[in-house]
Amino acid sequence: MRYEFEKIEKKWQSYWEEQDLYAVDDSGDNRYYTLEMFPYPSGKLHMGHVRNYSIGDVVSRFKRMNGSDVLHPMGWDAFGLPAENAAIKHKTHPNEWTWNNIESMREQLKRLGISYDWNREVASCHPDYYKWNQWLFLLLYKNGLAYKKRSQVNWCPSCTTVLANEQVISGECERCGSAVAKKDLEQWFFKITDYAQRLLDDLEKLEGWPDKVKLMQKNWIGRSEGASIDFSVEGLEQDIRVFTTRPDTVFGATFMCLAPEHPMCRDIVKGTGREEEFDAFLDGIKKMSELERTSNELVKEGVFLGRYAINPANGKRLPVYAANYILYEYGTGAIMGVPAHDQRDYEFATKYNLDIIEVVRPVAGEEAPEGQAYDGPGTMVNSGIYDGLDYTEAIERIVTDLERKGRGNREIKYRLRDWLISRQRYWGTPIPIVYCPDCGEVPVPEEDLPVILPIDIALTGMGDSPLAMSEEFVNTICPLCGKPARRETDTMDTFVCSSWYFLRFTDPKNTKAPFDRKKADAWMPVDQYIGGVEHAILHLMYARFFTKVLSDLGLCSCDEPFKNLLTQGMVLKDGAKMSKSKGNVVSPEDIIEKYGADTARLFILFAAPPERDLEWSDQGVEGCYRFLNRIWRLVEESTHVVANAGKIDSGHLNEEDREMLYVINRTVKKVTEDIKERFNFNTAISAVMEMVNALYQYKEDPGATPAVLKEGLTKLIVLMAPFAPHITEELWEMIGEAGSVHLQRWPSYKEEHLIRDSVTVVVQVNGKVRSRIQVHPGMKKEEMAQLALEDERVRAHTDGGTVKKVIVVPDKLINVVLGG
RNA sequence: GCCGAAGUGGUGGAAUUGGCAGACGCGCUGGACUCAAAAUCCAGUGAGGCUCAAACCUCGUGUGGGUUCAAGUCCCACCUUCGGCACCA
Repeated sequence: MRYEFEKIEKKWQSYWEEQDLYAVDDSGDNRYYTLEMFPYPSGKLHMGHVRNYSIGDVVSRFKRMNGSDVLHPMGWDAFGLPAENAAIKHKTHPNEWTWNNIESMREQLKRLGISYDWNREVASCHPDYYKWNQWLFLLLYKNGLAYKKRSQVNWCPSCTTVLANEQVISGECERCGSAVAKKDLEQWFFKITDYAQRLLDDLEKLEGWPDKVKLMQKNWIGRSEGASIDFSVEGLEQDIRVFTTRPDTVFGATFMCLAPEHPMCRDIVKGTGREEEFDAFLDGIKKMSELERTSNELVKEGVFLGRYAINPANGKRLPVYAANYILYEYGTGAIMGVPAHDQRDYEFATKYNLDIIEVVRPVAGEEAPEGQAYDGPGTMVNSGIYDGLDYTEAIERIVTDLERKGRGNREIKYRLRDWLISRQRYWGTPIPIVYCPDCGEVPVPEEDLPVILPIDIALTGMGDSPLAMSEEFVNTICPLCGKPARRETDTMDTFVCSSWYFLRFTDPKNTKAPFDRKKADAWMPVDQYIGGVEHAILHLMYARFFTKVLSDLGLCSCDEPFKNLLTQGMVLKDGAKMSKSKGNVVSPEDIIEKYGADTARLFILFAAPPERDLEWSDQGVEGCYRFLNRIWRLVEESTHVVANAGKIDSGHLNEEDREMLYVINRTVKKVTEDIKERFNFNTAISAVMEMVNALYQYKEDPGATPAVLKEGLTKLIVLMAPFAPHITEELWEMIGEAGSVHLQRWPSYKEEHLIRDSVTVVVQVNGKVRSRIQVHPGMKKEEMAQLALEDERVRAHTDGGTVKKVIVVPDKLINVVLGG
């Protein structure tokens, strides 16, 4: 009988669905929550999805077989820009396009045989879901964590529309090619910066996260300790406040710089006759991207604003500039220029002929190279009463003195910025705010939620936010006074949807609340979260922030959402990420069609460890298909032998039996450890391949015992079940076992079968392998050394030299070191 | 530019704690079966040297240095490729 994967996969998928095999309720006491990042429904599953879900499925099935009640849900991150683009391009509607995609992707997932509890499916574009997005927005709003402020967006003057960063291609609009400008808009923000310190501190709790992800998050938060210092400006009421991590260098300040966008620039330049020059400079700045602005290659440029500030430390007059290398978003958007001790300031000062005054003297030999600023430790000079102090001491004293004078204070700044959540887009969650001419900004009352996203909207990609054009949507009445009012027409960033979906999965059908606290507490935190490393910062940071807010407000107990995190690598073809434009896409559908889901899953797990990028290989897929066929034949050819096999009689085992049992037990151990401790599915599968090779040999051996063969085959099928769930069900039935293989207990191994009579020890002379000897395990070091020195091959290399020492690693290696 | 990774045969990768580099798979070569092919099975396969052959020897984990009895693994410098950079998700 041939391995007919089409029939087998269909058969067992129906069986699982009839039995509702992967449904889980909340009553178990051994709960385990596996979660893969829910996909954007782009239309078709790609290999990255297959990889993500295959990894999650192995973990889920493995945990289930080890006795856990596994929650393994799936849903759709269904709002976003591609739906609008598709709607414009194909004259369809985002709603229709998205739901069609969900429909077909769900079918594809089912054909992959992933063990989801489909009863818990959610889609973020459904009012049942986004209602709670709005509810949570209001919760944050009421708690002072959502606010509006002006912020810049990319603006295409020809399409008169806001552009996403992605739609800006080297400074031009992707649709019409016009130069993209910056435009100020009132935008909604979430106050993630309130949580900066906790997001930083709690990284330490996340023992199950990769260090690299924690490090990236830490750098993203970017905590720096320092001081704010106020500089007064001649002829102006208002002070310039700067932030510096090096207040010890305040005596070395020779100029000041503000970000050109800083509102004070205009006040300072006013009446100095330099307004035009400044305006021209600001225009130029607005055309630059942030990447260009922060580049070290950036030529430091600025304009003098015509006034002088006073250094509060020594009373010196400092010229005030607007400069391109100062970012309005970071710190206070203004700096004191200390060219001797900051490279960027040094370059600026050199260009504009400003003084360079050394105030921190390094120890001899540590000086900066010619033409560079010195930013290391040292002793204070040219700093009045602070001369001679170590710079750390100077930081303390200078800040204390500034505080006393009311000219500054200690401060901690973060690079992390508040989360801009409003989008001038259609396909997203409407922000539930109403603007009333009398009452102002009014939140939509809870009982009026959801604010439904209207479906009858035409998209053009031009002009204002599409919602602003719908009179029916915009015009409403004020919830407070009942007079005519207008709705907020911005929608929410889709990251809002993905910042709490893992909580919704614990209680997906709740109509009274986003989720029930008891249910959330039962399942959270997610035990194993799996997704692409490209989400290492934004999504994971936002999800952590949301969970902390919800925890603080008493909606759930956990304040970190993901206990363990696995970041998977990308799927490449010919060394590049699969993409339509490169024409190197391999469709999962085609592979399933040709070889079956089990082969597709097996290959993607076998080809590379999950954290690494994976190179797609059609021939590698063939290899995995061959391997499944090999297992199929092995079991099929053995059914008659196994049918009458009794129990293993441990008193009557021959050498072949003992060797076979050793391989079986070694494999069980290896596969268990590779899945549980390292997620190294590739080596787990290799180990099973070796076992299959051994079983083939054993089967042909005249000394083979049916009971041992049966032991090998049942272990083989059960070990393969998480990787290839369909074929293993069929084989399980074929060898006469009852019930689903996925309900079997994960096998254990017996130590007694792992004990060997002798082990091979490598003997090196001066670090080069010269011989091998057989020893009993656990032999004493001295005895091993003696054996090695007596070895003929070793003596051929030691003759004529004197043995300096012998290094012995028990049961493994001996290194004879010759002197001379 | 900044932050974070990765680099091992013809190829995907293995080597888990500093201890035999190349497990397992693919490809390739030779053979068996076959009228023939496919499928399957068996054997070989890092490079070079020596040899009828075996044995044996040398080199070898991006590059250059270093630490160590011993380095793919640790340290320093560099090169290349990839991911993220806040409105793609």
